[in-house]
Amino acid sequence: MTAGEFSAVVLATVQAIPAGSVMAYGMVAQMAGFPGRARHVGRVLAGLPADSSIPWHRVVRADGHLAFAETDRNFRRQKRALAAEGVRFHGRRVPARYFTAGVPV
DNA sequence: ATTGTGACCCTTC
DNA sequence: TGAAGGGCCACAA
Repeated sequence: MTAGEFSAVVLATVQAIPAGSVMAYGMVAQMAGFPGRARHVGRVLAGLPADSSIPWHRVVRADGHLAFAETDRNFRRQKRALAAEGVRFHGRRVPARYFTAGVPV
């Protein structure tokens, strides 16, 4: 398993997340076939170009919090993208009902 | 080889 | 809810 193959599977999984719902980093990892590697998913997304078409904003932490500090540019970006899809925040996190198990690849 | 650092997560308290 | 402690593992210094 090379790094390239890993990110390919991860990105494919993220791309499969339906609009209006979210998935946790760990869920993506498990779905991609790498249980316990949540951090690696984050690393892959961190490497995405700013203009990427990958819906990275649909990936949040397991507790519903966004992975960025509120002062971070990306925080606003992600929150706005989610709001545009109808995902309402409850305080600083997205409610559990928005999480999806996704579909196997 | 060792150490510090993350777009993380789970169990306990 | 939130903090603490332990796991996880690629990467850079």
